[in-house]
Amino acid sequence: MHILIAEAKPMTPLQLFKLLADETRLQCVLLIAEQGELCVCELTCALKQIQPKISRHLAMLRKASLLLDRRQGQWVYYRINPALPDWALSCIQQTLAQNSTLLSPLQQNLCAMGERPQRLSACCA
Amino acid sequence: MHILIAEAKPMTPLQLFKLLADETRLQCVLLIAEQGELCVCELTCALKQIQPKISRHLAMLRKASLLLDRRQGQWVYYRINPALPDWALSCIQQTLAQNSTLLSPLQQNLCAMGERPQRLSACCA
DNA sequence: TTTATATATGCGAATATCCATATATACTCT
DNA sequence: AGAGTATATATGGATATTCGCATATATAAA
Repeated sequence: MHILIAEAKPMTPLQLFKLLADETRLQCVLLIAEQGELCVCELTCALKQIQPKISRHLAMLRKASLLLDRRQGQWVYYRINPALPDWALSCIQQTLAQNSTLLSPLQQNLCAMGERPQRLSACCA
Repeated sequence: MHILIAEAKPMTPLQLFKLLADETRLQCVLLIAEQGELCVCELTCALKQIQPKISRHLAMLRKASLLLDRRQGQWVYYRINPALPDWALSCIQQTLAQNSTLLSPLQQNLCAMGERPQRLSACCA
């Protein structure tokens, strides 16, 4: 889905920081950066937030080309766009590397990798 | 001024990104990071913004311990707090290093270093 | 002490952002 | 086709942020 027609203009620092300046979006970005790829319902479960809220924030991150998405069956998986400028990837990676404690409570609500059940809602409390 | 009584809690990623998510504050931070130290009226001049606006944003950055201030005569100089966590300094430095073109129009409105006149308003258009 | 320059802040208005709900779309399986 | 699950978006209201203006304070020079 979401076919890339032409290369978008590179992200500006102001754009990046505005995207990361919301707790829900920041948690999504850091958790995705750490896990490599996550679908909407996994994030919904991990962050304990309602699905439209997660989806709306992911849409913002996708439209800004910070995230890429990939549909697999009924699930849509999001990942960090590896084509982001170096400084932007660096900001995300450095923040992630030195703030791991912020993610641990979220990781506990994730299914173990490679153990995703058919119905992901079974993961969530 | 602004005596530090006790060590403040380290900045969270969300706090940093919220601070950098405003164009005026971002320009102030990047320009200060590049120049080392700047006073309010230099920033007012460089950014072509009214003084209360600059002062208010600098106060936010100072209260969050992102900037330190130092009064010298009638001027108050702001600098990056070197005690910021590594990931935060890294975000600022990486962004600065790879987005120098954003600063060039602002630098042109700065007095050359070491050439500050008595009346700084003489710098400004 | 008066005047000028530099900086900080109180306040209301304008603007931007975020949220919950409802609803639409897409896919899977039977 | 119909039911169940997953994802996306539209809408209107609540909240937060930012702004300009006026003004207060501080330092310096006359």
